Amino acid sequence: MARKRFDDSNCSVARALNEVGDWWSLLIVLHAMYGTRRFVDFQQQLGIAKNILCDRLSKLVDNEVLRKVEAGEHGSRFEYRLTEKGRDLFPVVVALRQWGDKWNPAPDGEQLDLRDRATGQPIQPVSVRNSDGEPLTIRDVLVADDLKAAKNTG
Amino acid sequence: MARKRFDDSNCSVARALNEVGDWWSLLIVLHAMYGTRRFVDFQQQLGIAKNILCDRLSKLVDNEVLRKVEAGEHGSRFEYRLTEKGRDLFPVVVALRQWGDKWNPAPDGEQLDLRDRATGQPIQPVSVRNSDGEPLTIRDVLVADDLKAAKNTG
DNA sequence: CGAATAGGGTTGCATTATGAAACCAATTTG
DNA sequence: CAAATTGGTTTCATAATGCAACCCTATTCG
Repeated sequence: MARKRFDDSNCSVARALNEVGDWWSLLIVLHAMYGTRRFVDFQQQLGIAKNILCDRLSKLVDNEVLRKVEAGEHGSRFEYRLTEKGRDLFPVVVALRQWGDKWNPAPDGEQLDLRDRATGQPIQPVSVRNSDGEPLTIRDVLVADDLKAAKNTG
Repeated sequence: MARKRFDDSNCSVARALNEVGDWWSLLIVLHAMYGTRRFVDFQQQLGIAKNILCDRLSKLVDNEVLRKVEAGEHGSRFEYRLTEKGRDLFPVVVALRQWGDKWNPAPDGEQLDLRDRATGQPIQPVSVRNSDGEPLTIRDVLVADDLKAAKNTG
């Protein structure tokens, strides 16, 4: 039957996955972050079917992750550019990429090489930090959100 | 035709999405982080079909994100627990959750409430940082990885 | 100008994944 | 022992995916 949707889930991770949680959407966002803007370039770089790319781009536009901008003088040529909401996925993409590099390194050992434009130095691993800036593991935090509350009270 | 796979992609994000990039896997990891360990609990909390849950759990075990542990005395009762690789997805999940809370807040305004167990203080937003610990936006970094190299030299 | 090409998109169709429910075997619980 | 739990497989209808083939509108090339 229908793939389950999470539009009205009370879990924000589920709602987030509803927008960028399929195979292609996050890769499209990734390539947009690398500078890709044109339909044809997305298609060639990702090796994605055109109808699926159409579908994903329009959904990303609907969800305000991308916006569609006329690029040609007379219309009929467009660019898809990240919105602030889309750019805000930067930590997600970088964290996922670092995880992939760490646990599923490429055969050739190719790693993420993101550098501070100002200093040329590599960036740090993305981590969860407390209010003092100290890195925290999952064991160092407590969850006091709706899910936990539901489990305790229900 | 077949859903496209990225096992041997030279992009680590694609390889990462191959392991946790479907609708359910990351939600399973999320609930595992909240403490869920049993098949039935995952099923009830996620509202997932049993066959799909079987499939996802075994794939996550194959990919060493979870490990399957005998919980009953005589077998036939199991727990699925996060490995170090699985726990290492913590920043990804938290970043995604914060993004969801920021841009698609729940109708009731429910937010992520993760706190430092030691101090009780809320955690910081996950961000990308340079070697000095300063937060960086996507405009502050340069990408010097394989994809960019391929675009420059190709 | 006319033809070819490129960009963006839609349509058909075969293949695959998904979800609900039924069914199963082993193990607890009462 | 009977009934319920747990973890899992099977069956089947439906939805999503990928490929190829078209379509339409510019733009470029001869």
